[in-house]
Amino acid sequence: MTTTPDTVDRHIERWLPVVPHLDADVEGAVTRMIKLTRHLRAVKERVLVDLDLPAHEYDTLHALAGRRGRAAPSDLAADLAMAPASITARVDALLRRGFVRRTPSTVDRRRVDVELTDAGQAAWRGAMEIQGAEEHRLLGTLTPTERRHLADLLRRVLLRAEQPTAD
Amino acid sequence: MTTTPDTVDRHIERWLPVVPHLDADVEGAVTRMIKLTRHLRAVKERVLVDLDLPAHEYDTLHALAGRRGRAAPSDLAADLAMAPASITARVDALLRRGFVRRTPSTVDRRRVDVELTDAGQAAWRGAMEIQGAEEHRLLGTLTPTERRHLADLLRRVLLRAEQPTAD
DNA sequence: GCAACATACTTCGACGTCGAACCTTTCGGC
DNA sequence: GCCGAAAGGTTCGACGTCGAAGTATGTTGC
Repeated sequence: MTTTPDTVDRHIERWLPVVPHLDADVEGAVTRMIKLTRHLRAVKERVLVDLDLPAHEYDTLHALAGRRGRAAPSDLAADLAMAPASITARVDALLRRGFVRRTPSTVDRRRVDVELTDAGQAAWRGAMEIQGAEEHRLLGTLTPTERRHLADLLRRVLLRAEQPTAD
Repeated sequence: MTTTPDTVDRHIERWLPVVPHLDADVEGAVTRMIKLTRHLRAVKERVLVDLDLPAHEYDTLHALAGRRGRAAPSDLAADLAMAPASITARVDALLRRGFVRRTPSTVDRRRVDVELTDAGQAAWRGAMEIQGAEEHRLLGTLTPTERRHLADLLRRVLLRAEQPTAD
């Protein structure tokens, strides 16, 4: 069974003469993950264009929806893995579009509550429907068992990344 | 064999009530790839700090080295998957550090040749040595057979992404 | 030959992100 | 209660990226 080579196979082939001690499987797995995430992001961006919803706005709505429509900026920063300072502008933009409400918390007056409006909820859900299609198209080449296997292998790798890192 | 759950398992668990029709393996595989690439990038950045070499400068040197130390800006843009306009500033920075030479091509005067200097070569190679360590640490949890298996599964998925996309 | 188009790169303006500094509110020790 | 430290957000300035426009050179059709 000769598997057809992909661009990463060519990539590795091109690099071998320059870096002889190169593990094709390690380099291959990592490079493919990078390319796949980039591809998925690009497709998402292209799809969302039609809905006039920049990817980063969608992501923010998504994070908010994941908190049942109500969260503090710092929660969003954590969920989106970005600096808290960046959240302000994102919420500002969503505010201008009426997708979100910003209300100072009454119990802790340092806090701010960001809340999904009905319009925001609708915009998110509409984009959601379309959004996952490409992921399923790509992973659809694998059988359900293989998908499970892939997810399991990745879990073990990610676990090592998330380990308290006895370093 | 109860596998220990990772943060993505919790992520999916948290999302299931909001989006009931959610494939745990598809979502799990994709989310783990995203998290892993982000992790690797973050680690790389932290490592390169000691060498006083921003990640994007390292990437540029790396791409250049992959072309045997000599390439046109448009080649670099293609290899790095970024806009050609962005290359100018990157080369400018490398120029200031003496890692690179920029010489107008004599055969086609629109063209410009970017060439790795000895200092650039050395800086790249030094960073190279350290750079791949984290990738091997993470993938090292898997057996060689499993690594091969992972790389193969990802190849098949990537092939679908790279397909001329009969769309 | 020359006009029209294509190519290679750069400049420009806008945008998203970040770390550091800042302000306000809350918490802890005493 | 009070004072210093910590926590939640925002503002600010710097930076990297991008698309569009600009400049210069090459190429093609006639």
